[in-house]
Amino acid sequence: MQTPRRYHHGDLRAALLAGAEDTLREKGPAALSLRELARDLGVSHAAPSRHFKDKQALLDALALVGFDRISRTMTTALEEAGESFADRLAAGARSYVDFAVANAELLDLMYSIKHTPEASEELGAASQRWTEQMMNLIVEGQRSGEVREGPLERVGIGVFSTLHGYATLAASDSLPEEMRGQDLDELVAYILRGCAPEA
Amino acid sequence: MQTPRRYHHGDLRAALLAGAEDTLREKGPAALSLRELARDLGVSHAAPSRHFKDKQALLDALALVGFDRISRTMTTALEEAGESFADRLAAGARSYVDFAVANAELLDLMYSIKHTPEASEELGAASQRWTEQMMNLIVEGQRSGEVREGPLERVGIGVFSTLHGYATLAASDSLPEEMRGQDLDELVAYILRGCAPEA
DNA sequence: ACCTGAACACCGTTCAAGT
DNA sequence: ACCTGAACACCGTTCAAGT
Repeated sequence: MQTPRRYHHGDLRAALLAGAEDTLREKGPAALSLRELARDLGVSHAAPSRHFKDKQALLDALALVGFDRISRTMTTALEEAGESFADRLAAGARSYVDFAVANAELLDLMYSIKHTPEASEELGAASQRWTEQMMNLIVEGQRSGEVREGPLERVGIGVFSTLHGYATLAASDSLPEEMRGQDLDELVAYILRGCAPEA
Repeated sequence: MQTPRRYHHGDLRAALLAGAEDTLREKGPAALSLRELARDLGVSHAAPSRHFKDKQALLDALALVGFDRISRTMTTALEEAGESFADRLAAGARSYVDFAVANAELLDLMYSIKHTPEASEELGAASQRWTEQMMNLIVEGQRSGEVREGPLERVGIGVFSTLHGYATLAASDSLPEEMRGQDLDELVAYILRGCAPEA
């Protein structure tokens, strides 16, 4: 199913990440085996340890890939969006939900509890960058007067929670039947009401 | 650390569930081993298979425990809450977030993608019961005129997403620093605005 | 630097057999 | 019914040794 052997000219690390993501997507996290990965890539089972000290280290690196990917996706989505907060929010919501559905297992990994205890500096930083990107949207809205004033805890957390919750539920197929595969307009409208200036 | 042996007089099933939840909480899902569980309980490593055909079956049963627990918690929280929608929403939010933080690994399990493919009839039913319990809150609010009219997709999904998102983020320690350990008043206020009747 | 081969201490699952 | 013991085909991790 893959080029017989020797196909990685020194890019075993990248090949491992790509292979791990594939099996994660296709067979779930429980099926991910370092030895099988090595076999498929035509290297010895001990080779991966040169690039990832641990199975967990591979998973952490994969989560990092996820954060980078959603950040990038979001950035280009926002570049193509209009100027109003409503437009930008809608674009952001769309891209997050799309990412979540297309990368359900990765999203699960990104927010599984494991890597909280300072698993990797890089991972924490990437997660924070992504969160701040969402918060920026709110700050923009506040500057243009479309979002109520106040510290970010006041409304930013609400918006982020709503988007993350919806994305998560959609990804894990946990939305009630009546609400599946619906477009996001109603959700965005609900969020906008939550954000609306005071009077 | 536990009664040496023979302590399960026919309640191996319950003992396995309890043990599994403990190690899940204390050492994470990756550390859960059927053989170790059996060892700790003083039975042979093949004994668990009489009660759970599979490791996955044990995990499914554990997720079911989680849905039952949050449902029950929520029910008593709502019984003790006031009559207004604002009060009931606040009570519901509080109990969900508390559950999430106290049972982070269980929550992860409940909403991991695995059991979507009709893993177990019971599990699907429990998950649905819990979702409907949340939706009932909204319907109540609509009846009392505190929540805008319309089908549940309109606002119920928003409320559920917000609560689930916040609970999830809190459980996985992914809330931005400024927003951690804060009380829920601001979040509830944001949700209430999203729910408010039209004029 | 990057990888191999062998070794170690584990796994989950199955299945005959015991009580 | 409920459990045991042995067996099978896997794991992750480590470490000397090779190129």
